[in-house]
Amino acid sequence: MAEQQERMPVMADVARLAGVSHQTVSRVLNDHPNVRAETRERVLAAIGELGYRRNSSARALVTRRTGVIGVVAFATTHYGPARTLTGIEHAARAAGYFVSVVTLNEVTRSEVREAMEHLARQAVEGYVVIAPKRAVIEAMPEWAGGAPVVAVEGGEAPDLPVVCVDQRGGAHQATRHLLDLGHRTVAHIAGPRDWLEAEERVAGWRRALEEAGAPAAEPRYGDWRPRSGYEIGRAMAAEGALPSAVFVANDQMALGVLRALAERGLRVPEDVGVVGFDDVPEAEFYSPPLTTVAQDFTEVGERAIRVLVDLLGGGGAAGPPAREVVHAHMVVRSSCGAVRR
Amino acid sequence: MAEQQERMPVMADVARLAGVSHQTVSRVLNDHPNVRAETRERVLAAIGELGYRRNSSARALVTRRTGVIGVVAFATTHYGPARTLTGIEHAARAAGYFVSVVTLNEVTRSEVREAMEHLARQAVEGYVVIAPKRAVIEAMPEWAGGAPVVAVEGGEAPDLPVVCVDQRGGAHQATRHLLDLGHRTVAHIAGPRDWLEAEERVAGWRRALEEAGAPAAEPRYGDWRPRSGYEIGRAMAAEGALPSAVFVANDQMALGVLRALAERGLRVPEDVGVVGFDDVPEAEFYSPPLTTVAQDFTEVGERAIRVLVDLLGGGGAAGPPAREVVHAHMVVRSSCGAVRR
DNA sequence: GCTCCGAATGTTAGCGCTAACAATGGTCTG
DNA sequence: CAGACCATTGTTAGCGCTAACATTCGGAGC
Repeated sequence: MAEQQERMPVMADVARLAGVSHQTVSRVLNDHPNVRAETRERVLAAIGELGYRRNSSARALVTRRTGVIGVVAFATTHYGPARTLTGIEHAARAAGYFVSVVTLNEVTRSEVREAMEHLARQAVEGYVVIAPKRAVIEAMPEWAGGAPVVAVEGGEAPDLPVVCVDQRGGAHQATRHLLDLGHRTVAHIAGPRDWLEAEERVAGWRRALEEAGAPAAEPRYGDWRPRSGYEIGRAMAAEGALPSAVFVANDQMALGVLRALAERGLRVPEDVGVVGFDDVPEAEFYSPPLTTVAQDFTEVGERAIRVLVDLLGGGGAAGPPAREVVHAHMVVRSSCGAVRR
Repeated sequence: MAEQQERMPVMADVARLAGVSHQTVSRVLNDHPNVRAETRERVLAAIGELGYRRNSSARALVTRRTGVIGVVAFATTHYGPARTLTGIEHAARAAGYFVSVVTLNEVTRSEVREAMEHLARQAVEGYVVIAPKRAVIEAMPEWAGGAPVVAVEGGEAPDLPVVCVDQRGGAHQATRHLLDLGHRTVAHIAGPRDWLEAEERVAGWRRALEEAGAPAAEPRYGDWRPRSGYEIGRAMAAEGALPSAVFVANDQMALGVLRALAERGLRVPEDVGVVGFDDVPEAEFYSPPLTTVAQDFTEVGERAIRVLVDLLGGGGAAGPPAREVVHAHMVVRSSCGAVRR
C-alpha cells in the first residue's frame, strides 16, 4: 500500500481505470439502476485495485446529509447510561449512521446547550439526548436548530419524542412486592429531586402505598451514589426511622444502605428488607444478593435510534411525537426475604 | 428563528449583509490576521444576525481535515473503560476535535477491523483504540490506512504509540502489601489470558512473590465478571486451595470472591485477606470495604488524546512511538486487615 | 424504413468553502 | 516625490462528489 501516501485516489481515477465516466462510478456506488452488469463489475474491480474510498465530505456537501447522529450522554460510568449508549451506537451503525458523542460532566442547561452546539458544528442530522432533567428537556428543541431530537428518559416531555423505561411501573412493582411480603409500609430512598427518573420512581412507590392504604413517610433524597445511600441508611437507623422495608431508587445507593445496615448489626432481610433498581451486574453478588428492578437499557437505545431514523427519513410530520415505553421487571433475590404472614 | 427552515445562510449571505466579500468572512472565521477590527465587527454582527454556521463538509472538503477522531471502545459498561472514554471525549473536545465512537461487542480481529473501517468511511483523522488484546494490537496499523493510531492499554506494542496504566506496578504493590501484612503467600485470581492488562497484573503479582521468596501457585483465570470471581472463590474454598490472602485482578471479581467467602462462613479479613484492582466507586461499600488499586482512567484518556493530537499536528516523524505510563496507587480499606506479626 | 422510446452512459454545473493570487490604497524611506 | 512595502480586501479556481440534463444506440411499433 505504498501509493496510499502519495494521493488518495478519487472517483476520476477509478473512472479512468475502468474506462467509464466518473458519473458511472458514482452510479455504481449509489446502487443506481441502469448500469450494465458488466460495467458494474469493471468499476468494482477498479475500486478494489486502487483501494478507492469515497470522500465523505464531498458527498455530504452535495447531498446535504452527513450521516452523523449526535449523542449527548451523561453519567456514562454508570451501568444504565453506558448500556443505553452502547445500544444507541450499535443501532445507529446498523442503520448506516455514524455516532458522534459528547459526554456531560453535569446536566445543566449550559452544558447541554454547549454539547448540542458542538454537535451542530459537525452538522449532525439529529440528536439523541440522555439528559433526564426537566429543565433541560424543555429547552432542547430550541437548541437543536430544527434538527430532530429524541429524548431518552425524558419523562413526559411536552412535544418531544421520548423513549423511556416504565420507571413508575417498576417502582410500583418493587413496593408492591415488599407490601405483599407482609411489611406494613415501605420507606423510600430516592434519587435527586430534579431527576425525572427519580420523580417517576417516587410516584410509583407512592401509588403502591396509597393503593394498599399504607402510610407513606417522606422519602429521603440521595444523589445516586453509594455514599449517599450509606449516609441516609445510617441516619435512618440512628433516628429509629427505619421501617422493616426500604425501596432504594438505584442499586448503587442500595449497596450503601446494605453497608450501613451491616455496620449497625442489622440483618438483611431478617431485620430490614431492601429492594434496589437497575439490576447492575454486581447486584447478584452483594451481601445479601439484591432484589431489584431490571431495565432493558439496550432496548431503550435501540428504540431511540429507531424513532430518530424514522424522523430523519420520513420527514416526521406524522401526528404527535412518538413515546416509547420500555417495560421493567423485578428480579427477586434474597435481600427482601420470604413472605411473612 | 423561522427563516432557518427556508435555507441555511451561507458565507455569501453573511458577506452581502456585512458588505464584504465572502473571503473576508472566511478570514474572520479562521482568525486570519490582516482584517481591520471594524470589518471584523461588522462580519461578526452579520453572522449573529443570520445565525450563520459554517458548513463543516465544505470546509473539510477543501482543507482535507474532518476534525474527527475515531474511538474504538470496548466494555464501556465497566467503570474503567467508561471513564477512559469520557476522558478521551473531553480532551478531544477541548482540543477542538469531534469524537466518533464505535463500541465493540467483543475484541476480535474482525470486529476491530470492521469498526476501524466504519470510522474510515467517515474519514477520521486518527484513531484511539481501547482494545487490550495482543492479537488486535498487532494488526491495527495496517487497518488504519496511514492514519495515526494510539493504543490505550496496549501493553508493549511494538511500533504503536501506547498509553497505559502501570498495571504491573499496581499488582506488585497490592501483592507486596499483603505480604507485608505477614501472609506467607498470596493467591491470584487473574483476568482472561489473552488480555494484556491481565497478563501485566499476573506479572506484577509474580514478581512480588519472587522477590519475597514466597511460593506462587498457578493463578486461576476469570473473565472479569463478578460471577467468575464467585465461582473461582467457591472452588478454591471447596478444594482447600485458599491461602490466607488473595489478590484479585479486578474489583468486580473481588466482589464475587467476597460473596463466595461469605457464603462459606469465612470472614474477611480475619480468615482471608482480599485485594482488588480498579477502585470502582462501589468498592468502598462492599462488605467489607475493599482494599484495591486505583487507576486514573481520566488521565489515561487525556494523555491518549494528547499523543494523538501531537501526531496529527506535528507530522509525527519524531523518533520512536510515544509510550505513556500512568501511575497506579493503592487504596487501603478493611478487606486485607491490619498487620499481623 | 422511419419514428419513438428507454436503457446506458457522458457532460455540465454547482454544493460552500479555503488557498492562491491580484488589486487597492496608504505609509514609509531615501 | 518616486518607489517600495505592507495591510487590507477582492477575485478566481478548485476540493470530490451528485443531480440534472444531454447524448447515443438498439429494438419495438407502424
